[in-house]
Amino acid sequence: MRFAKLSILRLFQYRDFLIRSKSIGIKNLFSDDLAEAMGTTSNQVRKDFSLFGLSGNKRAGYNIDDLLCQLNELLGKNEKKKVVIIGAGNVGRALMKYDGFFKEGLEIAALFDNDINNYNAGEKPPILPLESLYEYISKYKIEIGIIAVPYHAAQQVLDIMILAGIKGVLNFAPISLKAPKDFYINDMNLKLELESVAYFVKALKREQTKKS
Amino acid sequence: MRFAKLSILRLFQYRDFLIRSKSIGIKNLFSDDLAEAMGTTSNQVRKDFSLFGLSGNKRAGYNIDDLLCQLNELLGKNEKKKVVIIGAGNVGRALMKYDGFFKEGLEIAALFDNDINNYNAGEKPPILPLESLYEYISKYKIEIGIIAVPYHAAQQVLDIMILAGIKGVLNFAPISLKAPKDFYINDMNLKLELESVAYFVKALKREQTKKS
DNA sequence: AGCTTGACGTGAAAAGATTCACAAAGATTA
DNA sequence: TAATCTTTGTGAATCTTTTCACGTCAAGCT
Repeated sequence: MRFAKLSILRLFQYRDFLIRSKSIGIKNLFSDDLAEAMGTTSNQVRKDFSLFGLSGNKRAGYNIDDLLCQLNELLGKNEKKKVVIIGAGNVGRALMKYDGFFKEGLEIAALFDNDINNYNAGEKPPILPLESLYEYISKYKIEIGIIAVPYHAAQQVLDIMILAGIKGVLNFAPISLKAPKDFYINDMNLKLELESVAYFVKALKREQTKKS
Repeated sequence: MRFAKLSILRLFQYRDFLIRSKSIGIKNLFSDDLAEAMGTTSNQVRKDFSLFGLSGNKRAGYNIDDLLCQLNELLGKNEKKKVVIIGAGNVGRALMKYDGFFKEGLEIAALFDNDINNYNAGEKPPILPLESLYEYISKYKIEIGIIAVPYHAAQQVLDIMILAGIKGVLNFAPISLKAPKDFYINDMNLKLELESVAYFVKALKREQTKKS
């Protein structure tokens, strides 16, 4: 299955919501409930499930434990994934401390920076010199990375990562990076995202004045 | 125009690239060059332009100054947009210091937090008590906000923002927020994005072993 | 047990985004 | 100034995602 990318992203979100629901004692949910919580429609929820063979009960909706099992199977769960962050500036440090990552399956193994003042080998996730990046990745067989360096350094850093065995990155540098076909890049362009909010707000306003 | 959302996002990126190119002395570009830099195709570049009536020169490609003019017209530029950030934790503070925002058209006016230890009214962007959020937004007619609070507080904060006159937010809380139709929400779910990298990496690997 | 109800599952239709293919047109050259 | 050459601009085709419509089936009721 080469498409349905957006469905997959939603599956992750369904899972988060199910975990939260379970933690407050809920046992069953309808597609309507999921839709309501996720800001989508029950049709889409069921379609997403259908695409990946996730099933519930025709009359009683979805049993949370059961559905979580199926989702974990599909999305992978039990493997703890180690992640490295390149760049110990604002963004890198914020991500290092970001609670959301810790919880399930993800672990920040180390940060890397080229500024000697940032080094800190003794901390929880250590901050190491950039020169040791290649060795570290190879040694610990890390496959996932986060790029949080200035844009002019990003491609260079990525090249090292690729060489060392990383297979996919979350990229915060506001630039389009070059990588082989079998490498996965997820771009997070913060400025772009904020600018686009401003744009669509303006667009909404235009639309409204047009209506009236 | 209610669609072509993805085209619009790319237009913002084209603009960034054009600005960078201009700053190193380049005067003209072909759609091929833009495509190469953005990791897309020249067809898509031209289609994006075509959808919004941006035009170049049939033989000589695009004049950067000229194209930038057209893009600025379309995307809005000269108005400096003030933005508030709610939440002065890791994410909020990182965004406060994030270089990318400063440059063009965006300005972090203030942060808001409910922890008295974080208050700091005298700094460049001041960190103010959450109670003053409503007043501040109304007073300065802020329209754009960034939500960087824990997920259980997010909806509550958003409700205040909506009431106070904010029209769109960039939301870092990992939850789907409820807002009126004429309000724009751009969700940035960091955990989701990182998890999805892990997923697609695994998927790529599966695909490769299948091939061989 | 049979009937009713209401939610699931899914093929088909619609909407939206990307790719393709090529006519049209400006710059350059002779 | 005419021919050539290269790149733009865009309708049509294709691909992906979302929405719709409805058959199916399990639970609950009588």
